[in-house]
Amino acid sequence: MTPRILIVDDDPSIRRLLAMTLAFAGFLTESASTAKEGLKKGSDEHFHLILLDLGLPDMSGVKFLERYRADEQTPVIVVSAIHDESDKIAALNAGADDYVTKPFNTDELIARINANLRRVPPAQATSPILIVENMRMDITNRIVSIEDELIKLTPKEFKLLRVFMENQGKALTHAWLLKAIWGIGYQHETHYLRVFINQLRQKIETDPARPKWIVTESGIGYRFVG
Amino acid sequence: MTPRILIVDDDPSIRRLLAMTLAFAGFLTESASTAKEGLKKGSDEHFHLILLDLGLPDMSGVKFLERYRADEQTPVIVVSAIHDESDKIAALNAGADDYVTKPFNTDELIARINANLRRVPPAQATSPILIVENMRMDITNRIVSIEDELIKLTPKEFKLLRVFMENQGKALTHAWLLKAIWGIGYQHETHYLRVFINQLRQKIETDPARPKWIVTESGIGYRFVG
DNA sequence: TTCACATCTTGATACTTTCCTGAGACGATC
DNA sequence: GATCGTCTCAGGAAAGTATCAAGATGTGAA
Repeated sequence: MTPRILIVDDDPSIRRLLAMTLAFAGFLTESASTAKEGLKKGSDEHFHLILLDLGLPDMSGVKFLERYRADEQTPVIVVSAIHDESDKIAALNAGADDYVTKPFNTDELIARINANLRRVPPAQATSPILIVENMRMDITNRIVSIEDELIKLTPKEFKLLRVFMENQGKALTHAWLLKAIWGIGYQHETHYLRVFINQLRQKIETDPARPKWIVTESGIGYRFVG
Repeated sequence: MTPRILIVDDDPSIRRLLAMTLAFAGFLTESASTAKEGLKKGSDEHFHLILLDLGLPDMSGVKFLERYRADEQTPVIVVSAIHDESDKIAALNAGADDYVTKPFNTDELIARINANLRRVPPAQATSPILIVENMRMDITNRIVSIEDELIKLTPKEFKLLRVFMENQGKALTHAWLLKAIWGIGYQHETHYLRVFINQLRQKIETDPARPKWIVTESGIGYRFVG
């Protein structure tokens, strides 16, 4: 399985250089130009490793690592210019796994990436198509249909429905669902959930007021029944 | 349907190794020992994928790709020795879809071949004419028409529309589309895409402000619906 | 070569969708 | 009919998208 790497760097030319170098070395890459975007991508999708440039415009490397390390353990390699030494040390202390200084030697970078990848066991693969009665969800192509009719969902709605379909029959608590969709730190914002459950029901239930699929487990959470 | 793969490599022992490996993995193979022969076979017969060795005696990889990409869309995986870095980057920019460095791991090679085959739907890959409702695209002659009316498209617009028609119904991410049109290293330049989507819509949609064919999937990318 | 033309890139700005949040309605249970 | 948990609507902030137009780049003809 080919490792996926997330590049977080604000300089477009360096992003391209890194993307190409890593592509040559046999990795799949995604990139983000700001720390914020990097955090979002990092929590939305699975990556095997993150290349983080120090000196992003919107957030310090340390802050990024602190936020990121709150719920993920993907290895992070810091890339930094030779001057910001103290920043680099702080980043390592904040949980970076390794660092490379700019301008970097590509072979060395690749060697370090491989070394860090070896530390982490391979992730599990999820099945690409989920079917529950006449509802069908093709995850990779993002196609959700009921009776062959395409249902248009926003990213959050899609994520929510996916979690439901992957756990059909089980009662899922508010806290569990919130963590699955929004990540750690939102366990008590039950209201988000209500609103999105409502929206999902509007889109998939024949009679949203009397839901057939997403049933409420009062005091607990919700259950998706097939 | 068994995928057909064309191997272009001047080293006979590597040709044989590749042919055996691929045959064992269930592919049909043909081989060519020069770029010229490769181009000829590639245009005479249909292949689902091409394995191209960099450093052929009679033509650079870049030249091959430029000539080949002038009228074919078949995925090309570059195989190269670890040196000549700049040549490799040039090859990717010229439109290679992926690459593997020698010496390669055969399992990885097969995985990459399968991944790239997946990008182009087999049923339509064989047909030089794509039809979706009243829209018709003749790939070899680069002609697109709607209701028998000719639509004039620039090269990039054509490529974009083609990718859409070959993947109708699926939601295609920005990154995926950028890779398909611009190649590796442009995954983040979402703005290009917006401009070209807009231009395409102006040309093919009856009401470009309320697109019927190219629908946007906010936060994800675009979907071409037939 | 130089020019004219078409295409591609980039920037600025207007616009739309999605998401968050507050307020009130509803409906069970006691 | 009071209380608790849940549903629903709607306004506004933030994120994401569309569109226009000017600058760059490339290509073929004179």
